This record gives sequence, C-alpha cells and structure tokens, in this order.
Amino acid sequence: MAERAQYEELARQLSAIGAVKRDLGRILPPDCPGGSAAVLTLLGRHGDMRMSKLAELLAVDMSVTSRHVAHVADRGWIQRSPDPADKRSRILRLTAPGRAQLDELSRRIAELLAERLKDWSDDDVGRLIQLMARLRESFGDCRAAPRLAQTAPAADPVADRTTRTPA
Amino acid sequence: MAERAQYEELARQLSAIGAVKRDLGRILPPDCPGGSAAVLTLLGRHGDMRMSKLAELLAVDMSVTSRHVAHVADRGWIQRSPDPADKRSRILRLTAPGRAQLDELSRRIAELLAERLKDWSDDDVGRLIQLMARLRESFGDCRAAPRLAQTAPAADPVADRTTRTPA
DNA sequence: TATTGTTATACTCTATAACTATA
DNA sequence: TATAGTTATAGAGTATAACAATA
Repeated sequence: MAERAQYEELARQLSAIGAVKRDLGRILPPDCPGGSAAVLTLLGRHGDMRMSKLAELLAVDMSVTSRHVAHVADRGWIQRSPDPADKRSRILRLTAPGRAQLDELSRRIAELLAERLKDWSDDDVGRLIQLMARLRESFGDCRAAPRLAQTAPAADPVADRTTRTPA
Repeated sequence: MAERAQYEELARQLSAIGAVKRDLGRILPPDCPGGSAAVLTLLGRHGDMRMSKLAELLAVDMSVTSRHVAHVADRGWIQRSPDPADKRSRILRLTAPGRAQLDELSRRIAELLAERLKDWSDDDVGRLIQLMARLRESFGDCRAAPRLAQTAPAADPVADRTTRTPA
C-alpha cells in the first residue's frame, strides 16, 4: 500500500517514459512504424495466432489490430490463412521476409539501447524488466470496456430495463 | 552490459507499458486529456517556467508544447504572462482553478493505482519509480534532432559540432 | 542572423460504430 | 442472436516547416 504522493510520482514517470518510447520509435524503418513492429515482435515470440489473441496481447481494440495487421500483411511480412476450425477467423503467421524484418528491428533496438544504457548493469536492466512486467500484469486486460459491460443490475433499482443484454 | 535478448525484452516491456498509460488516460476528465494533464503536473511540480523549459521537461517539440499550453490556457487553468526579461517569451503559471484541476487529476490517478497495485509493497513501487527515473535520465534530451537546413555555406565545410550521421 | 513561440499540415495510434460473414 | 474480423470516422499526440516578433 503506497501513499498518494508515491502514486503521483509513478504516474509522472509513466508519462515521462513516453520520451523513451518516442526515441525508440525514431530508429524504426519508415515503412515499419511502432504498430507494425509490435505485431511482428509478438508473432515472433508467441508463434501463430488469431486476430483476437493478437489484439489481447497488444491490449488494443481489434479494429486497431486489424489495421496494423493489414499493414504488415501488405508488405508480405505475415500471412493470413483461414482457420479451418472457424471460417470467421484468420491465422496469422510470420513469413521469411517477416522474420528478416524482425531481425533488423531487433538489431536496431539493441544497438540504441546498448548505447543509451551502457552504464547499466545486467542485473539492473533485469530488475527494471521484471518490475515493468509485473506492473503490466497488475493491469490485466485493461482495454476500453464495451459500453455495456458489467455491474450487475440486481442491486440497482434504476433503469435496468434498457441495459445490456447479457445473454 | 546486457545481452541482445535482454534489450529486446526491455523494448517489449516498454511497448506493453502503453496499455497501462492508456488505462490511466481513460480516467481523465473529457476536457483534460493527457497532454493537458502533463502540463498541469509539471507546472505544479516545478513552478512557473517558460515555454521552452516546459517543452524540455515534456521532451517534445515546442510546437507540441504550444498546443497543449493553449488548451489549458483556454480553460483558465494557467496564465501566460509576458517575460519582462525577454519580450519573446511567456511565463506560465498555474491559476487557482488550475490547481483545483490538478488536485482532481491526482485524486483520480491515486484511486486507480491504489486499486490496480493493491498487492504491491511500498518498496516495490519505490523501486519501480527509481528504475524508470533512471531509464529516463539515460536517454537525456532525446527529442527529435532538428533537420539542419544546410545554410548555403559557400566555401566553408566546417563541421560544427552537429556531426550526425545523416544517412 | 538567431531565438522564442505560434500555426498549418501530415502522420501514427487508438476507439466507436456500422457492417460482413460466419457460428 | 452472438462472435470474428473489417472499414470508416473521429480524437489525441507528435513532428516538420513556415512564419512573426524580438534579441
């Protein structure tokens, strides 16, 4: 349990970290912006998956995922094949050029970070990674909630008639 | 000195932290988006300052700062007074309504973080803050480098200290 | 001539809503 | 009717360039 001042400070640092992300974004190839890089990275790490799974890993709406995926598919970096088990779905898979692009991204990122973090110890980098991962976990699936999500109606005497249709 | 795999992982976590920032952004008042909140927070923490100083703290271009500042000034949250020492400059200062707004932001943020991080120890939150602050410091002033618009140097190939690798 | 700040424009990212095609 | 995915549209953030006023 932290105090309010500590939470404010954490929020401030989260905001400030944006500068780091922007700096990383500047070294990306012109036709591979952050969204595309994220798609390639997650496919490289977790293997083939469906759109919905990728959207969950990206923690963004599926419409956003669809746009990013279309961009990398247009460049031949991934392949979208129909899911035999569900004809509405598509299975995403890295292509050989996709892996090459991913490798190039990885190279550039490592180069920049090695330069910026040259006075960091291996352990400190590891500690930061671990704490950031835990922070991310603490937020779970925090994507924008669909207009009509939860909050059981039973306790609310007001206007339940027009609420969501749960099932 | 970390290994390439560790740098990749750090980049991945930096990307993933975006979900946390988006979640925080969702609790902001409709007329006070992230950019405005950042301006208020920095003015509250560092006191009165000029545009250029604020741009440096935000780590964004001055044109971006100008836009954010105009937004909060339009709502009466800050005051822009001329700098007696330099008529080109403007001194930014929080107003009473601005402080009230800032307090409301702080309250909402603390509330959300207290909920999300309820199983974190004070020390762990502190450690994360410290490491993120150090990360930010390691990147220094990493704003986009101005495109040196080669000022027609007739006969002087002088290498002014802006020796960058153009391409 | 250089610097401070503003504005116009363009691009990226994200979310909502409407739509399709399956289930 | 519900779900997987696409597309259109809108809002926020940032960068570049051109500009005005002052140094």
